[in-house]
Amino acid sequence: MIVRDQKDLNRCINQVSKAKYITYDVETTGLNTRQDKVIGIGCSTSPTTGFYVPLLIWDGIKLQETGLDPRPLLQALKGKRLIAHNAAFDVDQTYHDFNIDLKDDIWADTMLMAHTLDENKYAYGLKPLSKALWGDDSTEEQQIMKQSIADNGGSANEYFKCDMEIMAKYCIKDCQLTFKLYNYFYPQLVDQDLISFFFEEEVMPLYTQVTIPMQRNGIPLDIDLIVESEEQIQKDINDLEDSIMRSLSPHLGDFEDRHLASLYPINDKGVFAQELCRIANLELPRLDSGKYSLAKKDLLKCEEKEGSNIKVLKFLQGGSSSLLSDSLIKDVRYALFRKTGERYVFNLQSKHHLKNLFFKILQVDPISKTDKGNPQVDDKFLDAMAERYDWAEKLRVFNKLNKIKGAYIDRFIRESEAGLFYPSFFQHRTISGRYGSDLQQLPRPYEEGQEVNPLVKKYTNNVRKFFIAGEGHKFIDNDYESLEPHVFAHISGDEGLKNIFRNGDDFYSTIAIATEGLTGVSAKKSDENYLGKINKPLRQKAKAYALGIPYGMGDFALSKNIKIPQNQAASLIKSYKNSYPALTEWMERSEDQCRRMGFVRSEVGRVRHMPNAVELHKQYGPDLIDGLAMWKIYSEDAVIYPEVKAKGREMRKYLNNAKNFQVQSLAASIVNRAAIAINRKLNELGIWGYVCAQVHDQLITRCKSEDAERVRDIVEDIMVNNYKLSIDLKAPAEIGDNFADAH
DNA sequence: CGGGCGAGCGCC
DNA sequence: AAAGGGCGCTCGCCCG
Repeated sequence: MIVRDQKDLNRCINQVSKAKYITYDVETTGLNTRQDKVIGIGCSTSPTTGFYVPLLIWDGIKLQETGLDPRPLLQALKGKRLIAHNAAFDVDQTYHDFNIDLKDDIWADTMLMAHTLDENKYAYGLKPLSKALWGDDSTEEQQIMKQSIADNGGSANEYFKCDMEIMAKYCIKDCQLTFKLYNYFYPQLVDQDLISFFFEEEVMPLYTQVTIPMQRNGIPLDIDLIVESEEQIQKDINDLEDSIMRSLSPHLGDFEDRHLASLYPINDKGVFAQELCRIANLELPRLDSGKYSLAKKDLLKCEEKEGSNIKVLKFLQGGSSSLLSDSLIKDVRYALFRKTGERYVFNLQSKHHLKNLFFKILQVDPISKTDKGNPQVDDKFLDAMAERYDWAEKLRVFNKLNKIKGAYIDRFIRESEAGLFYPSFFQHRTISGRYGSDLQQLPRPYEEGQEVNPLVKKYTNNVRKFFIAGEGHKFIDNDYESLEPHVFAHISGDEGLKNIFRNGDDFYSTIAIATEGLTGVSAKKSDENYLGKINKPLRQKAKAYALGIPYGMGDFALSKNIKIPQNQAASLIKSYKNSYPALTEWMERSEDQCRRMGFVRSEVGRVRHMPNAVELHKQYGPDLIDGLAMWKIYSEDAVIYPEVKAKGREMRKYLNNAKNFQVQSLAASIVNRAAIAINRKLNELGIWGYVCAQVHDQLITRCKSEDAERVRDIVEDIMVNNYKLSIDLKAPAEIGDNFADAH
């Protein structure tokens, strides 16, 4: 039903007051909760009922208030078990518009239910889900809304211009659908023993207590520093480009002419013709748009004028392009190019142009290929080219600076809102239960003494300084110390691996010593003969395989990674596995579980569903991942063989993921649960503060300056003690003013 | 002109 | 013969 007046609204308030579970959905003017407005609110107390409260209605000119006050309804929702799809959006917009926070009343998010039950990435939106589950087709619905928007003079996504009745109908439908999803998913969570994992221990508490606040609060930016960096880096990039192009120009041959020819083909209409008129100084009448009129009569009239370029005029009347001189064509093209504001025709950022340069003009042989099998120009390639060409080294720096500028400077200027950056933290975008976020790829600052170009270092090390705690505030920054190795040692059940941490030894050094049978070196950082000190490359080598091998890395990949012959890599793998027998057993157990059951669980119960693994195993047996065996059986059949190969890759992926998942997912849960506990503890103690960012094994908490030491101790204690492994975790804390200070 | 994709590179 | 896991953003470029 549509709420038409106060009496209707009172009835609805009465209805929700009696209900326990209510689905909630707001319709808004857009998707940015800071800038947009609620236009209506929908609720359902069952999959077949529901109401819509219109708040703003488009009258053809502007949004008119209906006069209905939603706040008594929102108050009635407090204390209820609210269910929503992508609830963060609905509660943030509600909070923004009405200052009533429903986040603690969110009982279930059906998007997260869907993800918990099927983490294999697909579209988790309401409509894609209902299509996948029940074949519901929403195209007609979309059509009707679009038509209504268009009828009311709106464009593409101006949903707020849709007829209120239509909006109401679909809002209620979405509420009902959300209810249906909840009823559909709940028993599945029960069946898979995921109820307490989902509702009590992790998914929903993380969502309401950590995810929603992190996204809603945003992080203060040092706008002055960002803007200053932008100006400086642009100048440095331009200088580099000038310098590179000075060296390069003599080599380019006719590349630029050919490229412009393809960009601006000869044409007697359009931009080419317009520019031609200008360059040839034709006295043609102008249209309202400022363009030259190319009407036949105007061209003919122009021919009669003294000094007119007859050849050009003939061309414009459909004559042959041979009427135009080469230099005139060139002038036109360069003039058009200059209008783009770009500095050089040869684009140093274009892979096409660079490939042309290296592989066609300079006749260099590629050293690697892309996944698609194309010759590759990447940083490694340019590094090799730097031995031959001085400009190639500059090009590497140019690339790095452009990356920093585009991804870490321009982006945060563009996306800042009133000095804040609102990061996204998605709980449904990874298989393992990590967050999917746009704030997890900030470049790590270079440390003192690391060999790197000074410009690259300068700008790289600036990026984390953009994110500031702000006046009167501090960040508490805790990184778990090698969390993944700790979790890995714990999960493998291998006492040898666990002892590394119990003894306080260095993980990679110990593994290097055990695997390679090294003598006369120590894995203790304090020792004179510490491996990391006296033979760093050997430790680095162990870094390449210590976790890679357990996750399924083969001899081929290892040999490539650390540049040793394949047979040596094979014996290294063998030796590693022999050194840690329980690890090897765990690897086999995990694969076996995957093949037999089609799923694995993390220690806290999160499920990795791989039902296809069972089918593949039934059909092809254990040899499916043995390329040689499959080749012997199927290579004769040109149709079947590629399919079998693809299935082999799929199976290998399952088997490797069965191992990696248990480690990565538990690590994620440890950090997630620490974050929940931190926010709860601070709340309980009445200390102002919250986790404002999570980067896989790192939590950044924001608090008042005067509480910094106290919060630091609380955070550290929770991170170390909140979830206990068979070995102790470490999470040393730093207090800082920005994201860079702690390192 | 917007969407999708490949390539590259940033992170754990 | 095929050969380690999980992500997100930007760019150029192609396509509809």
